[in-house]
Amino acid sequence: MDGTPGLRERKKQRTRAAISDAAIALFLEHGFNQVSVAQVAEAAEVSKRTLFAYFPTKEDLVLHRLADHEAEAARVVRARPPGTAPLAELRAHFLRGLHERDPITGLNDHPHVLRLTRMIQDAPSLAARMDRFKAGAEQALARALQETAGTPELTARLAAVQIVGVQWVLAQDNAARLAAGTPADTRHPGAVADAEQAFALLADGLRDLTPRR
Amino acid sequence: MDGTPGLRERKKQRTRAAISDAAIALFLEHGFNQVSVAQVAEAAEVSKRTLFAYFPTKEDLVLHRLADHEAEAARVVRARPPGTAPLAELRAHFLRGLHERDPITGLNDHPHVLRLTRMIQDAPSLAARMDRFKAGAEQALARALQETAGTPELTARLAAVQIVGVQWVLAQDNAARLAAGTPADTRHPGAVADAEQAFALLADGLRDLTPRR
DNA sequence: GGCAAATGTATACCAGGTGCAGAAATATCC
DNA sequence: GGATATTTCTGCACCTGGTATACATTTGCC
Repeated sequence: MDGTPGLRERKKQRTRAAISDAAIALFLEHGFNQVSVAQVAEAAEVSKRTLFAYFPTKEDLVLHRLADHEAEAARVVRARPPGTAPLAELRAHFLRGLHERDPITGLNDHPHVLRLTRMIQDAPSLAARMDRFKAGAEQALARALQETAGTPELTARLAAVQIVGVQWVLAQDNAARLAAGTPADTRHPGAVADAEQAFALLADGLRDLTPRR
Repeated sequence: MDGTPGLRERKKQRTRAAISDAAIALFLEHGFNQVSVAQVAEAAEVSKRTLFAYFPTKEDLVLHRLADHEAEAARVVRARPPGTAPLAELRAHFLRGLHERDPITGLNDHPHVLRLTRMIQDAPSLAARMDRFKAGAEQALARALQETAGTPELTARLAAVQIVGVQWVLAQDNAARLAAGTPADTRHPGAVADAEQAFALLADGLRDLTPRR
């Protein structure tokens, strides 16, 4: 009801940010597995117990921002203008993400993002959590397709797993190329072309997957 | 060089089986999270240290058999007769799996399998490991497509993620129905119909995903 | 200022997993 | 068959992520 969030709430946000910042700084410097949560708590000047009150697991210290985007594809589908096709809308959204260098497309080459991406790939527990995040995105998208496009449940789930999987592969491919040194601006045209090919593949099918034509 | 595996090797296999059997029995009885690895080690009459020499993690006590099937789709693609389409071969293999009630298709209603499936779904760490297993299957299939069908790398990865994802959804759906009490024999025709629809969707594409036709 | 609720802390604890040094079993060589 | 080298197993101490409990502190509010 009031515009001011209140002192208590502001302090919580600051503590949360302090913990997360301290964690990411330490992880980037020494590696995710080399830093214990106790060290993070100490650096953030907070008890271990309090740290776990803000973040349920060590992995969440890094990935809590990502988790906010879990339902992004579902949101795009729900927010589309009536009459438009979900797949076309998702395609447009992904291309927009590429243009804006949205980290989720893998096309952001800020050093910070680059190092974070590498860290996630190198730590198995972080990669595993990313997989769970992906599974959540699939489920959310499936429900959105079901509820807004009247797609039958099985079809919706099949479509969702294909769409999310394809976006994932595109993002991973972009991230790998940037990690290898290609600047985002250089990669952008190729990323767009790949995305368009991928979405065309989604729409038109794998056919019989025979390369010679 | 010799056909006999040697006493040492035989004993290792027996120990390994004893540990895994004890673990699964205890887990099925009391739940995965309710049983500690120390208890498993004690039941198998082995030290905790030895247990971890055979299985790298607690989850592997349950899932090591599944992990053997990680490269199954890739194997099918590699073993296909020359000239045949990978997707058609995978479709045939999946339908064969349904007919044979292969647990990997979700269509096996042996009580043991049913309880194991439920246990995996209920324990987050087991579900997470299944996701990693799925990711491994995608990677293996992508390489098989690349190497045997000459598919370009990106296309191969896109196709692989779609194919494995679709098989996963089909299996999960079957497993859920069996868990709800439907006998496998009753479910079989529906499972076949769903699989055929799903593979048709893969081959023909999602189009624009509009339900009205 | 004072009180109730929320938040933070210290401590002890549990479980998964590893390193290490030595005991026991197995294979190998004579 | 016996001595020896190698592998495997074991017990132990230890680290880390995560939780329970019980108590202290801070904040919101009147």
